[in-house]
Amino acid sequence: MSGPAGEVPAAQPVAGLEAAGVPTVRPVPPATVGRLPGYLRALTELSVLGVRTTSSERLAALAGVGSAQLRRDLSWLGSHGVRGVGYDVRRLRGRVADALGVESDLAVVIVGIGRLGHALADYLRAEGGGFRVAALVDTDPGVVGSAVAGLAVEDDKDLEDVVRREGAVLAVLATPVQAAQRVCDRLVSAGVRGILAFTPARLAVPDGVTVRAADVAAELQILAFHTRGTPA
Amino acid sequence: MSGPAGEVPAAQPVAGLEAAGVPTVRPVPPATVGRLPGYLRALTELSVLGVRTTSSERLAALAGVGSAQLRRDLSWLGSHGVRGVGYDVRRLRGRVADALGVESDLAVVIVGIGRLGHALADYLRAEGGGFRVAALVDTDPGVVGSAVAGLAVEDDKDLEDVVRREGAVLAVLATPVQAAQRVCDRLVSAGVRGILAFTPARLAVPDGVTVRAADVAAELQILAFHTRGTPA
DNA sequence: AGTTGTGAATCGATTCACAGCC
DNA sequence: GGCTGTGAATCGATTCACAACT
Repeated sequence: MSGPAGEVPAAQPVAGLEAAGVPTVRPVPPATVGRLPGYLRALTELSVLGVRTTSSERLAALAGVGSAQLRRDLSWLGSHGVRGVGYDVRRLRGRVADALGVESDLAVVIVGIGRLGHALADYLRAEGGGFRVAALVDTDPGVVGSAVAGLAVEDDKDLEDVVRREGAVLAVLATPVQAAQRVCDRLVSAGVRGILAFTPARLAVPDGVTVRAADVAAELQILAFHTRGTPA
Repeated sequence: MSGPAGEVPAAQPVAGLEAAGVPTVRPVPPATVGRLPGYLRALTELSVLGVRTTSSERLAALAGVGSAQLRRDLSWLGSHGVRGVGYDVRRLRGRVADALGVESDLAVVIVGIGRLGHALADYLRAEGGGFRVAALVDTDPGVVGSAVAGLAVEDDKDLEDVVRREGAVLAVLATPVQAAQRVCDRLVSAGVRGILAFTPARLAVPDGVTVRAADVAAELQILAFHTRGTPA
């Protein structure tokens, strides 16, 4: 048994003006969105390898899903494979990146530059994945001003300015739990629309803002569930 | 819009000897398992607050789900609420922890003590969550032997011995990508049954072993999807 | 009166299997 | 001959709404 993690909270219902003859894009189902990053990675690998064309069978194997599911998922993007041939790797990669909204590197602000924030900054600078680490923010006067991952850490009191300056819509929250909700509120008020929180607490956000919790303890608990039953 | 992350790969089908009069436990659905950690946290909060009894309504609000869903989820655990009254917080907390398999603190080994591994070690030591950080392992001679989170970092070459010594069935993998699959294989051969991987690559594991990927780039990509459409 | 546990209904996601196209 | 895109079938998960119980 195995399997990657990832789930998406809610669908984005699209105004139903289909009747008016406007060809509305059908909303991509949450479960599909959760798999798109896997497809993107697989396609990037193939692309690097110099592969020009791939079948749904091969791509699905790389991404760890069934080929029928892959084809169904791609059909939501209005994809253009060629029957009898397969998909053009480069074109499809572009299509998936576009659907996710990571064509042009999006600005991400990381708040809380402890060991975890530092590690995440390094990782995102190196791996990329379609993002630009635009700024790092912390409260600690001993950290503010120091260089981390090639950026000068900025002062928490300027958080809103930093977010606006960089036009960041995404943020990574790596502060202690106590500060999380306050920082979250300020991020949202400054225009952030998506927050990846490494905090165990549930964060309250207004509609239109998405929070994803990266909760290590919860992940381990789920793993613990699966290791039950076969005690060795 | 908001929502925590978390999904569970596959169900554990139970041998169907119901006909023989044996009261088999019905398998808990994956979606339910994914929500149990949230319930556990909410129940722990209530318990700390000194609350003895709670309704499904209140508990569901704390966990961020609907009350009907909460009741349905708990019904898989054969839970014993009292009609007209609610659930006994302490008892229910025990029941959920038990279902997850985290009643007695499980041993966890962390491999790769870079900044990320160090941060995770600190976090798991502090937050607990039903686990005992049993050992830290790294290859770097400059790190091996140093004290991190109150433990001496051990040498990677002793990985298998360490896992067996501690009887660890869970591991956290925080090594560079290149080493991930090799370390994974060794963990599995030493008896580890669940791996939380902070590596973007898909890991191949035999049946009976569960991998959950904590992929920061993928999470951000999913967030990016939700921020599309409303360019603010 | 208040709340649970659960059938029945609904909704969404996955899989099958094949017509349609290259 | 091979492979995609998708209707139809299946499977699972969520929600409704109420009977059963304290």
